[in-house]
Amino acid sequence: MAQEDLFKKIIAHAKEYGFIFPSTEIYDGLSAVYDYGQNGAQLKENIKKYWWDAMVKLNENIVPLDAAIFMHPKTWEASGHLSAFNDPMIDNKDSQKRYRADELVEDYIEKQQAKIDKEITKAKKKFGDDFDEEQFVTTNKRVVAYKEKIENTRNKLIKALEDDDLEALKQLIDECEIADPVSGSKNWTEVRQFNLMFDTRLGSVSDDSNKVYLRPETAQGIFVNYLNVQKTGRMKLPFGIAQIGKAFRNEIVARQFIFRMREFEQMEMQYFVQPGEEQKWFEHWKNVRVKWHNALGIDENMFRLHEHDKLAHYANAAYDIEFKFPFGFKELEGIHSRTDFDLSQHQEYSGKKIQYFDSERNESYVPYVVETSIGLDRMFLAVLTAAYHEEEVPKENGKSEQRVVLKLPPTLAPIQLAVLPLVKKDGLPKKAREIIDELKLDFICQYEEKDSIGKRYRRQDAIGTPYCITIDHQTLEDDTVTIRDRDTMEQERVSVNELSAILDKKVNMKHLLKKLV
RNA sequence: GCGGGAGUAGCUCAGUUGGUAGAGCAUCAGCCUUCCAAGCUGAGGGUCGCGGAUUCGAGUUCCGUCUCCCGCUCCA
Repeated sequence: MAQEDLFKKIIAHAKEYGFIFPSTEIYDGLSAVYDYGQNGAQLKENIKKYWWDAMVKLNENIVPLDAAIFMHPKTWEASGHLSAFNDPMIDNKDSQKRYRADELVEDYIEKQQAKIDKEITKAKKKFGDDFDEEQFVTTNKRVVAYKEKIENTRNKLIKALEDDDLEALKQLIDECEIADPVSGSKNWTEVRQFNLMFDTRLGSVSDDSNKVYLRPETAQGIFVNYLNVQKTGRMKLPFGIAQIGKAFRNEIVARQFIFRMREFEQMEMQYFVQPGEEQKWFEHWKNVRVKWHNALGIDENMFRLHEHDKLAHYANAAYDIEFKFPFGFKELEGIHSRTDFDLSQHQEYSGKKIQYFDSERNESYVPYVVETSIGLDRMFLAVLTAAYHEEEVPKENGKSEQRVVLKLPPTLAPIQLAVLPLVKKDGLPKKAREIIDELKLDFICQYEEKDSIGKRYRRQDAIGTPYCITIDHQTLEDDTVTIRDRDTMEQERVSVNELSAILDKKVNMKHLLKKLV
């Protein structure tokens, strides 16, 4: 199947079976915003639980946090999000460097000023004591031309910035023939505003002074709480803080279904370590995270590690775990060595000492941070992509037909167990109800009696239910039922008494977590 | 943001030179059969993405707009 078709089919399947709906569909939808439906919400919840338990349950030194989405605006000054994204930016197509457009113009103005100074110095030498600077700068043709140019440029710059006129800025750069300071190239892109943070106002008064942002990443919530958690939890390095939550980025182009959304959910763990040990822990977490993915049983060829050559301002090493989505290998999770950048920045901007007293070393320092950050929605898409199968099922008459089956990891499936009376008479529904009432305490169950048994199996296949329990006439005689396996479609007859124990082995998250320790 | 394609029932799609909207599957009720989607009877469900224009009359023609998909661009 062509990858493009596969992607379309997955999207259609996700909608048809209640995994993902376009947001506000009755009003025509909202670009790049999606809702998780009855099955999607549960699948997402199960992925979260797997991550949460793997972090918080399995690691005594990793503790949870749930920080608010609104944060003091200073946070974003400190993190670098405000300065980097509120300014008009321009890229040089040849050098691939990005600059602040207004700074390029400022640099140009400074250069013109330098030329004037040079003329003055020259004239001073020439005329000695007779030199009248005031007269010189108003009469010398070259200097007057420079001055005019500076004034002209400065006025245009101020006006462009005031009007938020990005085109005028670009025009100004062209007019002044500004070249890339590195490559000398004048091959520029358009000037663009990289304002990726959503803002809103706190309180009912509309006034710029109470402007707040929706967090563009959850990580800062962890950093600003580092001291609180470390002190109240009496945490010793190394330790980690784990958090799952929504983040918001006003992407210029949000596309590819739930891969890039403007509202998305992150699962992040920031691991605080002694300076100098970050490389060791970076390697450690890289391995641990790969293991987490592999434990799900998804084909290992669907994953690959990608090392960043270009590093973000805060990092000194970075790996992506990429997944083979229908549209190619793309980032699923990032493992970054963030150094002490974030905590140091918050220390500086808040004026509060954010340090750790190391009694072994007998010194105070700002801890280093190793981050693992995974997109929950991306993981959801990855799980769905890996699970989607179209299979030919042979029929008795020698022909075959197609079935669509989601081979989800049993632990993550939105419905873990379907309980189906073979027919809806002869007391089978009653017996089935008795059984499901017991099982639903431990498993996510669904009861179905409508339509033929084969049809019900297919429906359960389509939403990825790993096991179907069928109650037939024999059940009434000897208290046994059949368990049908989603992937092999084979059935096994077992006693009702053993059901809970058998299923527990198959779907309890405990057994998945065991693979990680 | 630019270019291309699409939008009619929950899904897949018909709908003729413009004349009051259809099928199959799905859903619901009832009957029948019962271990891998296919029996019978009946019912519900659509302001044809939205808005405007032309027309006696628009799913159909024209303009605008929104949304989705693909490619380019972007992605600290």
